[in-house]
Amino acid sequence: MGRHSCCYKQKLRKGLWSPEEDEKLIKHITKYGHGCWSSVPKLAGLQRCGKSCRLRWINYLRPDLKRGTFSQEEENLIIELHAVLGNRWSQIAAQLPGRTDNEIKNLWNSSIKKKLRQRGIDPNTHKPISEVENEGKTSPSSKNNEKVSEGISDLTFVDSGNSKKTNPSLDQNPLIQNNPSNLAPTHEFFMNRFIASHESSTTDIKPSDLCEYVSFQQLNYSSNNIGLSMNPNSSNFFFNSNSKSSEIESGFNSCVTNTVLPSLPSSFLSFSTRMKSSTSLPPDSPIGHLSTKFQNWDGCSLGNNGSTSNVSRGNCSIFENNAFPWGATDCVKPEKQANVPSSEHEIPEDIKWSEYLHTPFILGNTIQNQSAQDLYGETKSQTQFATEGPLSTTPNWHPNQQQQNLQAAEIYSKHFQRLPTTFGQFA
DNA sequence: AAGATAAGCAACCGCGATTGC
DNA sequence: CGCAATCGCGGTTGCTTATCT
Repeated sequence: MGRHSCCYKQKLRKGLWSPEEDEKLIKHITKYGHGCWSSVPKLAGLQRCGKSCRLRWINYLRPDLKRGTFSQEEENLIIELHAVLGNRWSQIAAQLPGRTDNEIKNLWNSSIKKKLRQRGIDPNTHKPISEVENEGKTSPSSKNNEKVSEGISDLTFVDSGNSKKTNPSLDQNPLIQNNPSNLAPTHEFFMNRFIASHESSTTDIKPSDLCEYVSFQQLNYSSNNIGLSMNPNSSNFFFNSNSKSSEIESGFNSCVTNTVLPSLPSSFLSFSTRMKSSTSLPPDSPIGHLSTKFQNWDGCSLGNNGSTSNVSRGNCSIFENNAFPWGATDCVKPEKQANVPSSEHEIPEDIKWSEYLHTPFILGNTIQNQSAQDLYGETKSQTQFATEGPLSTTPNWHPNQQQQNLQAAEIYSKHFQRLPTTFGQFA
């Protein structure tokens, strides 16, 4: 099966790119754009397949690439995003400006994995290795410990390192489908509900319900991590639910009484917070006053005039990249969404709800009340997300907006400076 | 100094999803 | 609606460089 390689078929060049080839490709794309990739090599005069050109451009030649070694902050971010997203490298890369999925994937496989293991954390499950091993011993479906440690265990599926080919989709996660008994009823309840919400567009579960759930957990997660003086016993911080479903409420109540909540990686929590903070809630609402302080979080690009009014789904990379397909606006009451075009309320289908839910639920059995930072044992660096910094400080999804803008400017400047050398006689 | 091994990285491959005819 | 072309993603390979013995 599978298509024959276009390179074989057309006797095209393979392997490393020469500077001349790079030059041709850069020259062509800067002049005409890539358009249809399959036509690029022909038009650019390259003996390569379109796929190869695309890859070369995306991973190496694009002017907005940062390159260079990853900072500790970036590594931390990758770890946290991986805990939420698994091996969705492109989605992780979308949160790291100037980094490619390939680069991140390489870093993960060559460096981060190792570091996590050294710290006693299984990089696949983000659980302590000892627990993973125990599960391997006790779980009848785990064939051997090695398999568990590689995260391929039927029960510990989060990321196998080759999920696309060998693992069921997250929606078919056997932990969810086949082992509901392993989950607390509340977990099961929410998982089933959210899976249903994915499978049926007519469900009464909406993105805002997830926001509520996330927020709720946030309160129980680690109050000293949040830095908002949030009272874990107060329900004021998270969205006033206006719950569409009484089941949801009872579910939450169940969570409260059980106080056995799955932990969420802080990145997930920060998503939630940032979603909330980037909405247009009034300043007097529990969330609204935050929004005035979080308008410039770094996932959002400012307008040319530096105005914060553009901070909306349309300008947030995280939303552009569908990390949260429902966007910020879905997390607020309908009347608060008036200033957002209706089209922006639509939920793209490309991201599945359950994909965002599997991690908390899986982690829930093991990392309760322990923050990702605690677990990973890294110092609380500047990448601590909005949830963790004092309100008065600049939100720091990435270190800060100014720095990022500066960085982007430097990158572009650097690449523009490089162009003459790269292009040689090109003018 | 030389060979072995590890690490880092660029690129390829195959597959699923999407698009256009 | 079916098919083929194309795109984009994630896993893997293989080359180069660095480090170790």
